[in-house]
Amino acid sequence: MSVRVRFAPSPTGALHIGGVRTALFNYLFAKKNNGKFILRLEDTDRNRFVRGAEEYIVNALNWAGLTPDESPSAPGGFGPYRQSERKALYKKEIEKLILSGKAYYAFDTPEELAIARSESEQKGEVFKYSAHNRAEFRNAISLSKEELENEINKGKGVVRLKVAVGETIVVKDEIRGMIQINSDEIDDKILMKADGMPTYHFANIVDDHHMKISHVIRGEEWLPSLPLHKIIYEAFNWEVPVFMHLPLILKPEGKGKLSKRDGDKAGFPVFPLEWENKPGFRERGFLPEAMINYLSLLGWNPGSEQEIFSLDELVNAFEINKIQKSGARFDFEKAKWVNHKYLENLETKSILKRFPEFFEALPSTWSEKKRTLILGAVKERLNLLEEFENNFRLFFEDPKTYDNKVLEKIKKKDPEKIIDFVIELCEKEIDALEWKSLISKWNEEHQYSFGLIMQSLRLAIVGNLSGPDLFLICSLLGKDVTLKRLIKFKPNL
RNA sequence: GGCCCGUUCGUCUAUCGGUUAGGACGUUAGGUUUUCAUCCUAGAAAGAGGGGUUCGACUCCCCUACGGGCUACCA
Repeated sequence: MSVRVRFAPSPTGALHIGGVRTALFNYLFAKKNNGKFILRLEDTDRNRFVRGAEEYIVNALNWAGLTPDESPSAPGGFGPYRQSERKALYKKEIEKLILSGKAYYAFDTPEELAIARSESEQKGEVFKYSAHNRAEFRNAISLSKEELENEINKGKGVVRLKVAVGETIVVKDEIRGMIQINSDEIDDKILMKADGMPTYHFANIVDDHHMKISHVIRGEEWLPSLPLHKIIYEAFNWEVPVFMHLPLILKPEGKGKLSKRDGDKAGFPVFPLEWENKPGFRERGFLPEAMINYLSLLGWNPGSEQEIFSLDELVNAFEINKIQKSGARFDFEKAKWVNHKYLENLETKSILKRFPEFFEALPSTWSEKKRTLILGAVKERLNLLEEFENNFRLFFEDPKTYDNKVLEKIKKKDPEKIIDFVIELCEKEIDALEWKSLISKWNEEHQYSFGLIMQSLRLAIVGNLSGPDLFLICSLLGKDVTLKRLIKFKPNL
C-alpha cells in the first residue's frame, strides 16, 4: 500500500504553528515512506471563511519548505482539493447511507435544539441526540411518510448518523494504542448541514477515502471523535486508515493550548508569516529551517542527542514511535537558540543574500565586503535577524548619552592620555588589526591597564560597554567619524 | 458534569525491570590576560501520591491527585 497523507486545514485564518507542526509530521512521514503529502482545504463552513487564508496557508507551507505534492494549485488526480468544490461527491455518498439506513434526515431547527439542550442542562444532564430520544424529535424516524416528504421538499433538513445502541467501539491510535468506548457515548452527529454542506466529520472521511489517504496524522483534539469516524467508515464498509494523534502544543506557562493571544502577551510569534500586521517567525528573523527544526522537537525526539537537523535529516531520523504522548509547552527561548545555531553555521554572505530585508539600514554605498565584515562581527551574537538593526545602530548613530557608571569608573584613572593618543591615530585610515597593534604598543609604553583603555574608548565611541569588537568598529566607522566621536566625548571627562 | 488521553529537572526530552536517572534550553559560578547577549568549563535542578506484581520498578497493573482535549447545522 502506498503512503498518502494529508494536511487538511480550514481557511479560517492564519496557519498557527501547531498547524505547521502537524503539516511537518505529515510531510516527514510521507517523505520517509516515499509517499505523497497532500494539502486539502476544509472550507465547508461558509460563516468562518476568511479571505486570504488559503493563500496564507500555501505561502506558509512553501516558506517552511513543506511544499505539498498535491494541492489545489498542483492537482494530482484526486481533486478537487477544496471541499467546497466536492459537494456533488458528498451528496452522492450521503444518499448511500440514507438508503442503507445508516443515516437519516432530521428537521429540528437550531433553536429547537438549543431549547432541548438547555432543558437537559437544567436537569443536570448532558444533551445527546441519540437512540434514546430520537423519537422525540422531528426526523425520518419519528415522522410519518407524508410529513417526511413534506419536510424533505422544504429542503431545510440535515442528515444525521444513526448510531447503534450499546456497542463497544474499538479504535487504534498508533501512538497510544487501543481505545475502547461504548457507542452510547456517541450521539447522532450531523453529517450534512441544512445548507447542503457536509460537516467536518463526514467530508473528512469521504475525502480521505476517495483520496486514498493511508495514514491520518492530526492533532490530539481529534482523538475523541475517532470512534465516531470509525463508525462512519464502517457504515460505508470502507477500509479504515491508520490513525496517529499528535500531542498538542501548550502555552509556555499557565493552562491550556497555545493561542495567538499568548504570543501577543509574551512577545513571541505564533504564526509563521505576518498576519494582521503581527510579525510572524519570518518577520522576526527566523530561518524557516530553524523554525521547522524547533517545531520538530515539540512532541518528538530522534532518540539520540542530536538537536540540529536539516529537513532531509529530519526525514531520515523521523520515527513515529518516537512521538510523544503528552502535550509540549512552547519555549521561545529554545526556539531562539535553535535559530542562533543556524545563523552561526550559515555563511555571512548567504545570510546577506537570503534575507536582504533585515539589512536595509545599511548604507547603500557600502561595499559587499564591508557589509560582510559588519554582519560577520555581529552575527554570532544574534538570535534573531531582527536584532541586527539594534546591533548595527551604533555604526550610524553617535552616542547620545554615556553610561554614567562606566564614566565615573574610568574618570578615576585619568583616561585623557589614551583618548588623545587615539585622536592622533585618526590621521589616517587603518584597519582593525592595526588599531589593535598600535593601541597595544602604546599600552606597553605607558603601562595602563588594557581593560581600562578599552572601556574608555568603548564608552567614548559607543556610549556603553556593549557591541562587537571595538577595533573593528573603529575601522568600519573610519577615521573621521571616530575622531568626531572622541572629540565629542572629551568634555565629559 | 460526562467521555477520552496523559504525568521524568522550571521547559523540551533520554531511559523500553537492575543506570552515580543522561542530554539540551534556561539558570548559577568561573574562564576566554577589552565589553558582551557569543564561545568554553563547572554546578544546582526530576521519576505527582498511595497501593500492588517482582529478587528488584521511573519503567508493568490498580486507585487517587493533577494536567490536557472533546462534549456545535466549527474545524
